[in-house]
Amino acid sequence: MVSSASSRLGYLFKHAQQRMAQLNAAALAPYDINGRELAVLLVLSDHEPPSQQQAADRLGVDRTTMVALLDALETKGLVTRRPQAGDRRRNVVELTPKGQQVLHDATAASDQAERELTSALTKQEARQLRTLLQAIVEES
Amino acid sequence: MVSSASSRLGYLFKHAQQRMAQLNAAALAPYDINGRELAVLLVLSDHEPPSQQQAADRLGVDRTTMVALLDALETKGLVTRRPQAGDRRRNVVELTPKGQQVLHDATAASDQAERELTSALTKQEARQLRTLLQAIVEES
DNA sequence: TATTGTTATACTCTATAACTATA
DNA sequence: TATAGTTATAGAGTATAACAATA
Repeated sequence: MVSSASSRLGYLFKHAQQRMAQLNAAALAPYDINGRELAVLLVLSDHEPPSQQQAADRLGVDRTTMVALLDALETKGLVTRRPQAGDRRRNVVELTPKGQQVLHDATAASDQAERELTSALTKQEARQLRTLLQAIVEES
Repeated sequence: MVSSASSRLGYLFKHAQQRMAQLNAAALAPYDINGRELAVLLVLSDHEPPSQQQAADRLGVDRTTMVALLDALETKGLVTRRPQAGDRRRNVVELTPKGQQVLHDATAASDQAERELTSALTKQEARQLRTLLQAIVEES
């Protein structure tokens, strides 16, 4: 049915992601973070301040991967770690005021990068692309 | 505007690709190839047999990456390399009969994996997803 | 001089296993 | 015993630099 490499979903997802990463890198450079780090900041701001493990689960990465991500963000002064009151095995991770500011500004910059990526689409098409992707991803 | 990590395009592309890779791995296991190798076979069958560099360009990878990919496919007896008649710096890469058979069968298996990935979508939605992704990727 | 394929090397992202401190 | 965070390590996947053969 589908007979060219460039129309396979695997190829399309991969190259779309690479292009998004490039645009994000350019847009986020002024804030000294990358797209993955912005995703971490977003996870930390989503609901209650999560433990490292909860943050890792929400992002779909291993807890050992989260350690290095948070090390970098902590060094930059964007997040803090402190033992949870009731269970001192856990670290509660929170955004610093600077982290909240960077999150706000960087999200706006990344929104612009997303608009660049979808500049060949109408607004409605861009919305539907996001909706269709969410339907695929949330199922797993 | 968009305020959760799981609704960012970067996150969605990445996780969609990971899920596609998982489904492809399961579907292609009987043919002893992975999704990347299937993409190479597809590129080789697209038009005229290309040189390694042309194949790499079409797939969007470096020529040094293509060397290892073709080494594996050649070991499995799916492709052959021979110097091009007019320019012996180049290797013409072609599918063997076995490579053509594997391409045919593996493509059918991967088509099924793609249908699994998009099982939450209508056929029309799945078609549009592919169309929208192509619009984004082909632009780069 | 420039290009193609190759090799050596290094870098990024990621996960597994083992350690520690806490529970 | 089990869990959260950490560290060491290893495996993909990838690109850059340097080399040989050819143009």
